[in-house]
Amino acid sequence: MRSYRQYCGLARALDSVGDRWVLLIVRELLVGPRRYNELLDGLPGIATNLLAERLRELEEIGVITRHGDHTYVLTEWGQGLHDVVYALGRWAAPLMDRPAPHDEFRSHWLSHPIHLLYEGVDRRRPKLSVEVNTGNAPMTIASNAGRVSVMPGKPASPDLVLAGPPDGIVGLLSGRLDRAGAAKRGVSVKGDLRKLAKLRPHRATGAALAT
Amino acid sequence: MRSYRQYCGLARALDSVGDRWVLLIVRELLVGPRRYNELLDGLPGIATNLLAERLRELEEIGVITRHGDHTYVLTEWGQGLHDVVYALGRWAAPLMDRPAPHDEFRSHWLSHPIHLLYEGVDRRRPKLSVEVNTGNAPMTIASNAGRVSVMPGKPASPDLVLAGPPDGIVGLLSGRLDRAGAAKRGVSVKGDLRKLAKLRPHRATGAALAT
DNA sequence: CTGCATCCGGGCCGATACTG
DNA sequence: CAGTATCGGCCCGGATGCAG
Repeated sequence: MRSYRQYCGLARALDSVGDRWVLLIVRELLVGPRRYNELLDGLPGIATNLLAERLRELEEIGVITRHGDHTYVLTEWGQGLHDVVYALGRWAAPLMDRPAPHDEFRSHWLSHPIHLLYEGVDRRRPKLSVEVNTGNAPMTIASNAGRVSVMPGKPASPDLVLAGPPDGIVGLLSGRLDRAGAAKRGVSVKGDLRKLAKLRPHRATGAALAT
Repeated sequence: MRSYRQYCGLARALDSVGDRWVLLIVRELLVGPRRYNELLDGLPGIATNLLAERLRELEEIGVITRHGDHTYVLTEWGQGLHDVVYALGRWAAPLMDRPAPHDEFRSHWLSHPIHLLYEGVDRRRPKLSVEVNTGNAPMTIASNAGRVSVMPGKPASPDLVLAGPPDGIVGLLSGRLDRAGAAKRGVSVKGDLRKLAKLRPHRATGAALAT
């Protein structure tokens, strides 16, 4: 990208990561190291040459490194983009009510809104294991020792099984939808939802998503 | 900008404000309402047609509104981009050591790194009035009742007068440069620097900029 | 003078075909 | 699997025109 040529932090940042697709690549790598084809799958719509070019640029400026096994990883500085990506995601929450007609979705993207909803440690959170079936693959939400984590795959013995489109799932997780509202969006629930509500922070910190 | 067509908060955000120049326009409006030509001046390098087009798009999606007196203002939602702009600026701090040869600079941009350095209220901060001469116009940094503010223009009776290139000025303000280091970068100082150091938070919160 | 609109050249982006 | 090569089209940048 052509430089803005301004001595300003924002301009410098955008010179580095303002190119199309760049922050979405970072989004993928925030979850963990990824191989080229995994990135392609997590970035529906990107052209293969663009992905290759962006990865080269990001390596040159020190945002990512390439491991021997053909995986790409964020450097420590690159991980600093976490706050940027989450600030943008939080800001766009009001736009997320419904998926647009041709929107793509990948299950592992769930990890980001979930981390927004359940960030931090809260000892009052019950232990819980939730199977989520939305998008292209099953995911597990696990609450342990006051901390909530998200992983690919099904849990061994889920307390709760959710299935349906991502807006309904997230609406249910955020508390913006109740069981009936989520059902209207095509979400099916097996199990007790009451424990789910207790995962959220008590002092309504997740308000940004709920708006 | 062509939509990413992904049901993801980050993608939605970039669909809205990922276009070239958009976040820089927001940077300008974060300081306050601005007229068209003021924006042109604060955005060196932008083409006039692009500014007009971006302003129209930003109004359509509800990030800005147009006041009767031909000024553009951020909506409440638009002001939410503060966190995005500052997250990007903070992340890019390591790139800000020196201006590049042809970098432009505007004095009022100082307000952003200064708000990063001196955010919040700290009653132990001394009352202080600083005149800063860098860029295209003089600026005033004022510390009152534990809060630091930045305004255009010269103070009536400054305790301290700084002049020189912006990297030296910011280096001095952040504490990353001492008087000698700043002098090497062409900064002249009139007055006592010790009070300046007391403006910074005691628990080294400005570490991001200092790195 | 301010606040844009129009026009045009160049570069970046998107889609697909192809290769080690 | 992990990219490279190519080409059409669109967006951006810069200059200029023009209405209130």
